[in-house]
Amino acid sequence: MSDQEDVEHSSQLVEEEQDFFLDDDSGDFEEQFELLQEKLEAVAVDNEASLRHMLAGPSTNKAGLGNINKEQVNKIIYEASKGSAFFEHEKIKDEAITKRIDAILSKYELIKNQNLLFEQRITDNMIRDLEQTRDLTQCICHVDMDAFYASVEELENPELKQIPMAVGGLSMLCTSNYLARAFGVRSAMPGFIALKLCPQLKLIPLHFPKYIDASNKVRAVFEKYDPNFLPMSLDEAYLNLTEYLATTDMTPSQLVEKIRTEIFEATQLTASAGIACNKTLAKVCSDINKPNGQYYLPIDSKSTILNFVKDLKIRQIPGVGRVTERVLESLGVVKCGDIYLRRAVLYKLLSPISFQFMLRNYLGIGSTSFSEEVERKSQSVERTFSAMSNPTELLSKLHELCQLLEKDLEKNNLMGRNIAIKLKSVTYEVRIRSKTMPSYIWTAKDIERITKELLFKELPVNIRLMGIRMSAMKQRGSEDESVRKYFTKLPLPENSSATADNKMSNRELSEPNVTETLPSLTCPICNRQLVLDNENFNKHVDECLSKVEVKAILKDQLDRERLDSVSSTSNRPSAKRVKR
DNA sequence: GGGGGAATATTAT
DNA sequence: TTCCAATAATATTCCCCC
Repeated sequence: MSDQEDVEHSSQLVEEEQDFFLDDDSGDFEEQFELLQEKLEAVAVDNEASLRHMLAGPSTNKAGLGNINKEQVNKIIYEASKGSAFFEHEKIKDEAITKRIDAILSKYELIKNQNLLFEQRITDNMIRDLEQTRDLTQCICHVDMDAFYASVEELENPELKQIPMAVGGLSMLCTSNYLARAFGVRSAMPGFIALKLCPQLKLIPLHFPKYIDASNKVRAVFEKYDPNFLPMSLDEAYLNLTEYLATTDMTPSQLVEKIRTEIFEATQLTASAGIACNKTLAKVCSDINKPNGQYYLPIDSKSTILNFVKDLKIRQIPGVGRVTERVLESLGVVKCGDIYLRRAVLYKLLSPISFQFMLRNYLGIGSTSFSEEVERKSQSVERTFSAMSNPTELLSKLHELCQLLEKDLEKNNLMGRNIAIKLKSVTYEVRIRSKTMPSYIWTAKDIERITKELLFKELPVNIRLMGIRMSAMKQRGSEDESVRKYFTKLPLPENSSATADNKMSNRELSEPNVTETLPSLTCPICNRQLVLDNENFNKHVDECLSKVEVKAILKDQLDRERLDSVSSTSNRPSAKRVKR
């Protein structure tokens, strides 16, 4: 297509677009307002319902898989969960969200009768600017394998096709076959709940090597049509078909049919796909005709796109989850078209980033970029286990995790300056404590030293999960640089005459945990004030910790001898209370 | 007040 | 009878310090 044509084409589109806006905006203000009020009232809250909705799990609405007894299913889930620690925590979270919404609504009360023409003008300008970024030249396809892990299992074991089956364990399912879905059994559902919904459900453990094999075959097909395809997980990828389409007579739909056929021939597995002008819309489209189907949203017609998006439920949009759905619903926004009607209010009540995001969704504008090779920003390990509060056990769990993380970092040749520990209490409250160091670390020993410190500050705890995470990372190789940095910034212990210059540069660098003169530090374990350089301070803490460990072991033995009394570390003043 | 780091929340697979 | 994951990214909120 020539540039000339391009220009004409787009100016035509601008007109179309304005018509669309006018059309939508033509009703008089009062009338619109009435309508919205009604909508808001219709949305009036039912706390039970929202909680049940939460419990039903994230995938309830996303993939509308027939409406088997949704009520019945939700009720069974509710009954199975009632009274558990998990349930109680869900209630607390749900209340927190309700509070957050109430806060937004009371802000809304203050502005709802105001004349918002000014903010309307601002938002209209934003819309105009966003329009400039609309790209209708790309043909993006999102391919999603149907019930991937389950289907791979069925290949090896065809009897599984005849019975409801799910892949995963008692604690969590990864996916289920379509027979199981008819019972309401879905991914991200704990297995024991699934068994309540479908007692004859067959549970299959995960076999990653098989899924990776299958995934590689699928990817080999993708490669033929877009060598830069963007894999999102084993069973999902984006392809930019623009270039390939330019070499053939095929329509986008025909090409994608062909791709799905080739996937089937290569793996005996079915896939669903969506084709649109950007990644967001392509993903939305791939949900429309699954399983084993595809949907094409014409990529070069702005008005078709605007019409498509207008009636799309906001929840269908990737990035809008259960919480955002509730927040927006309380403001009368259910479909993407509502975003435009409520734009002035949303502008006042949402953060700039969320507001911008919602405008893009209303316009059907999304990213088409396939920039791979974004370097990893963090790496973590975490494990769930049965309730644990004994410091000795906690330390051995921590040790284990540090070993694992060290291995993973090694694999990726990474080191980092920020380390965090995550604790999930038996009541499901999550605490994360982190520390940034002046130098990069990577060995299990160093990681353990820091995380021990962080852990001890939190004692006593009674937890069901522990995790550690490294961030502020960098490729190893560049060690020399970090080491030099470390030494130039750390004042030499014996050298009390740090020059004025040094002080200046230290301040300019303003690195955390580096001070100009020897600092007076408080040992997190014994609470004593110490005047030591970093290295000696760390040494002290290490020793102090091992003393605490010994104490803990002794105390533990004592406790055991006495009776099974539970918490063993209540005499230490708990360092910091966490505010919620 | 505002910059910046730490803690927390949300989302996705 | 019990029983709700692991990993990563990003946004938002909280809080401390100049």
